[in-house]
Amino acid sequence: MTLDNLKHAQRQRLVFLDRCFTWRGVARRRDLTERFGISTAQAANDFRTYLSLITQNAPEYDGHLKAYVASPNHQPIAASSMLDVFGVLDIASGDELPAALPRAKRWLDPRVATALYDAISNQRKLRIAYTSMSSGETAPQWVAPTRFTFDGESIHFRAFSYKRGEYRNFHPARIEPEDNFETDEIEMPLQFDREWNTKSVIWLRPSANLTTAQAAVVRREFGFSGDLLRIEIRQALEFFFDHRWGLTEPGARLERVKTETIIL
Amino acid sequence: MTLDNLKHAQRQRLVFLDRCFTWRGVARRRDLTERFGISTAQAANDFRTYLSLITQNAPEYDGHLKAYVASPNHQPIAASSMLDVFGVLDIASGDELPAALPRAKRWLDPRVATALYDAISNQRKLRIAYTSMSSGETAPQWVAPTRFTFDGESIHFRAFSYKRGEYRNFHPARIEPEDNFETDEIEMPLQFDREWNTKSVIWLRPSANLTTAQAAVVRREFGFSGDLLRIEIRQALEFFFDHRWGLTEPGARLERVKTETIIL
DNA sequence: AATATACGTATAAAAAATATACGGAACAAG
DNA sequence: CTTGTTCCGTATATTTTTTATACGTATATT
Repeated sequence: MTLDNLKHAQRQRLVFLDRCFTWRGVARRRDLTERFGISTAQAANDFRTYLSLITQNAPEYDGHLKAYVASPNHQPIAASSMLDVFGVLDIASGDELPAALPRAKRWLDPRVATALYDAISNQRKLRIAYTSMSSGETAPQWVAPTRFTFDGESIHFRAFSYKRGEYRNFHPARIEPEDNFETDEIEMPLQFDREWNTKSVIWLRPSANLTTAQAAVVRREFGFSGDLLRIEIRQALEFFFDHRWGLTEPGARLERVKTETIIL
Repeated sequence: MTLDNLKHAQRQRLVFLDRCFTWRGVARRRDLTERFGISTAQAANDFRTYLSLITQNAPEYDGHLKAYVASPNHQPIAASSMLDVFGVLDIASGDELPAALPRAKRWLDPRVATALYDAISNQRKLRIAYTSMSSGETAPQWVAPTRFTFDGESIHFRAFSYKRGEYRNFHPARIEPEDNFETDEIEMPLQFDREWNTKSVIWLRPSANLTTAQAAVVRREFGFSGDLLRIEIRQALEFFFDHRWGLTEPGARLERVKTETIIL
């Protein structure tokens, strides 16, 4: 049996258990009952199921600690983002000021999102009142949106611009939400989006101005042991990459070595 | 009845429904059956439960679209991060290159996390082999860790440093994970962490070099309508703030106006 | 010794979910 | 027009999951 064979609810509980073992080193029935509001009998059942998934280095119950303790050679069975990890490690009570920095809250107007989702789903073109950041002017234009994209903080969308005759990335926040969002059929097939269908392979290394010891720390922090870190993205998103990975900042830890492109 | 009264599994399904209505403008039974692997009868039951939570502007079934359509004045009943929103809007099939930029993958060694979690939970001091970024040297030192923190990308920890005689922020990635992590009792009560227990109230505005129209777009993008955007964080995390919010970058959209501090 | 807090197991009952069936609505194809 | 397909809701019997309760063991504390 694997995680995939489990029902969604139990799978989540077992993933949480796995994360407790991986990042805390211990887990108790109480962790499940408090987190998911389940009974202790069900929590016991979940531990039994979790242990049945583990073939090597299984956690063992320690009567002194009154907890299941992970093996020193524990291998996680589920991936974790840093947000997941922090969610397991943070010990806050709910009402105090958080130990996490708030993200810059980005606003996406549901009216804009809905109009774009509808146009994408039904493959129609859309008339938007769009504010250009360079000129500061808001003007109507027709676009054929093809896909939402996400740079890690903001949602953008990829669209064919009838004004420019090419594919562009657009910011939904620059669309006037009070507009009436006229739509129409796309009469002729859109041209091929070459940038979207091209993979950029980016090679990064610790910045050249770092010492050997500092570079080793950067490698450890970004989890790579060789000389280079390899990242694959769609070429259409490359514009956002340097900013999102902090490569243009003063004191950047990583720098780009080279970029290759591959047609998908 | 509210969301809080529901079991965890159903609550998640109803939150997902709410997000479909908010961001897509439509929802179908299929959205639930495909996302959560439940039966259509259960999905029908979830729609019924969701509609029972909505007192005004309820979605209505549109036989033409064969979908439930959100009211133009729909009000969400659950909050969404941009990641949640993108998860609802993205239409990718699983095997293709994602439409989202990958995050810089940060590595946290589970051995380090476990040692820190144990020290924090049991209020003990810990000996760590720590690499200083400025000197590049790795040296052992004793710290009393008090809390994990998260800047939005990396996990850090707050600790009293016996070497410096004050509280500092530390990076777990700079700890040598092969160390044996000696621990000991904290003999005397630690001094009060003033920075941790102080709130910084930061006021931001669109950068002064933007035009009025550009500033309006920035306001819309960050979701504030007045002159200033107010952010509250722990003073201990203020060091990370400018970087995380991109205030030091060339072309930054926001700038800091003033900062106030409040003892908690 | 008694108590508190952790564990597992067992059982009856309740809740949630599934499998199956039926009828209705809307649309497309023949 | 009829038929088929895809969506909906509802109903019912059944299955699965979960809870409530009870009991016993282990460990630490009072």
